[in-house]
Amino acid sequence: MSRKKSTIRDVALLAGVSHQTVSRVINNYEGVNPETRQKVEHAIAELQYRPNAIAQYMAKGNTCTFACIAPNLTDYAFSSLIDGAESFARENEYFLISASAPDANSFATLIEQLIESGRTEGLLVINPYADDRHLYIPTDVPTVFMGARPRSQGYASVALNDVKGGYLATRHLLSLGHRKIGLITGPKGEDCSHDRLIGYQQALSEENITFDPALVYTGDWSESGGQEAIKHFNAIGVSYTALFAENDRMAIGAITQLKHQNSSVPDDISIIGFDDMPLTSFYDPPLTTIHQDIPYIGKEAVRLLIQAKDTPTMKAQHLLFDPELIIRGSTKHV
Amino acid sequence: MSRKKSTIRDVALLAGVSHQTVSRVINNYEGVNPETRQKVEHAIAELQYRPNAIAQYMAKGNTCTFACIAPNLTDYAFSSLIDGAESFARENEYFLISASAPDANSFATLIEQLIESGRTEGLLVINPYADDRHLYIPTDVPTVFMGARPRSQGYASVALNDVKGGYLATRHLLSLGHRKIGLITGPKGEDCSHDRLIGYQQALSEENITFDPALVYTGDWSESGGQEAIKHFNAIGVSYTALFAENDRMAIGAITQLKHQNSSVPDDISIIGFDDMPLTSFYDPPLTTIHQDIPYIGKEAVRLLIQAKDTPTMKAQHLLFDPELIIRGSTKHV
DNA sequence: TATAGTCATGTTACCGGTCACGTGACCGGT
DNA sequence: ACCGGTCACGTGACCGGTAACATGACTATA
Repeated sequence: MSRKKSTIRDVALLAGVSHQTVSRVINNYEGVNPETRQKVEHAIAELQYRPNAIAQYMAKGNTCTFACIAPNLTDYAFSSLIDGAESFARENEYFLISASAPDANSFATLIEQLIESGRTEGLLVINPYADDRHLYIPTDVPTVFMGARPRSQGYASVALNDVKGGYLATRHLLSLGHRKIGLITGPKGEDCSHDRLIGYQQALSEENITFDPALVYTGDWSESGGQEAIKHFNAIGVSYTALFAENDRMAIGAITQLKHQNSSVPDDISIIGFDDMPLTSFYDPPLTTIHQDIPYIGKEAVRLLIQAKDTPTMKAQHLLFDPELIIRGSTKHV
Repeated sequence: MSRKKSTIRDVALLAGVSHQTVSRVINNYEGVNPETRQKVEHAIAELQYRPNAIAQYMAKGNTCTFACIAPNLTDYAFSSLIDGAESFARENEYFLISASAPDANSFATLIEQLIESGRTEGLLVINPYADDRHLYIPTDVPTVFMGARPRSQGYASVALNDVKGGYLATRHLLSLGHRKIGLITGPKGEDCSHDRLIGYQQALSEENITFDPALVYTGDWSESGGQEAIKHFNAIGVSYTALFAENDRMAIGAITQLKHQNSSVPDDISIIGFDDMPLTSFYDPPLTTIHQDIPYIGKEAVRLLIQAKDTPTMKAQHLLFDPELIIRGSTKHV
């Protein structure tokens, strides 16, 4: 049953040439007599020979494998990033091992197993600053950060232009005549969380509206975070006509909570989210949000990674991608 | 900068022993003099030596890598499956390369690159019967099918008990007094699509309700499929008080369409979905649905795969997992 | 005291490829 | 007839580990 895998030397024997000639044939080197090539190809077909990738890596010193480490694999944004990265990596003859590391400890273990062991050639790190995991990355490994603002460190990075996203969202609400705009942010310390806030502030100041910290609630990206935000605003008694939630899940949570207390979205309160998650366009009301082409960002990350690997001397690049406003039904003129 | 990776022989030289002794130390073999072990460990620390995984594979003939092929990586069910599989694989010293193959052709290419090249030890295939991709799987490779009903072929499989899921969903609607229950299925030919229909029929026949084909619409898992279903039912003029959509996305689509035509869910029509996707619990109304522990299914798949690899003589196992009814707000007594 | 058995370690081949170099046949130029 | 160059191919080492076997010292037994 299990046809024992034949090797390059089996083929050589059958074709009556040396193993080196077989190697030349499978690598399409020049300088092989067409007749000889034929013989070898026949032998390959007969034995159903396939070059062993592991042995090739061994000899060439290139594993043709990258690793992508994310906090988890299920989050929509993460899996989209990975999907884009994986396809593009494969187009370029690389495989992608994706692994999840919820905390810095497991991240360190992964680095050990994936990098120090020579198993992979480079690293894609999603949310490197979520904790201090970035400190565990060896300096001599080609690495690209995903979803992180460029820092002083020499790693290349790709990210959405979150400042612009926050600006776009807030600008949209302002253009609808809203002046008191609440903000529900992600956790403190995360880049995108902070940058979207900056964009929010920029848009406000353009309209000469002073930034009111009481209108800002720090959420945790979850639906219940959005619900808590509304309760918090109620409790401290601030008023607002519109709300910018830094992601869709919190936006949905907020809308849910507002409905509970018989406020109507968008008639009483306008809400805009961020991410353009699946299903949100079918929400009631359909969620106005900021869209990002996540798979494309994943693809570009791999492009940078290949670059970093092939020309290590090159200066680390930082790519920012422009988000897009998607107007649906959850925002309305005041 | 780039400390050139030291090898087992560098360590041997520094410790003043043979490379074989170093090998014994790093593999924790018995019969090494404690003093010698110390010396070697010192040398390892000094040189920051890490065994090269590729070379180990080469020598041992085990790549410690599995591959998981899914139609795509972003679908919530797929990424959850992969997440569960990846964690458990890693607990067992395996890495998981996950790749997407939208069609049978790209699947064949992947098999070539992942399996025939000796890069991976086994295969996890999500939705193997979505097209004829399963035909491209070499017979001598340890393989586990995910989300597929056991067929005659010798591959192990894990899947949700979809018959039971369909039964549970329909039974719930029946218990609320509904008698005319529409069904929105997935594409014909997919196992889970078919099995949920069977469960639906079983529940109906238990109540002596004759199955009415006019109440069945074949969707495509998408939200718009759910919308189309409602339009179709309108067009042919069938009446129903409840609807079972074979996944949440179609359920959401159906609810959206019903709202458009001023029908209320659940007051006029009850709707139940399937999958328990994120956000559906925050829908208006919160979606009643069938829950499955997808990461656990992924985990069990890897367990079977390791088994299949280690004891190839063993008969292929088929695991079915029980779904769970989650009652929320989209279903109501008639 | 010769002999067998254990322990700790070294030697060599091997996994399946690639690379650098060597070699012989054949060619044309002088 | 001699020399140098090219072409097509073979030889042997090597990548960094592991496995099988060999070796030498030391201990227990007859």
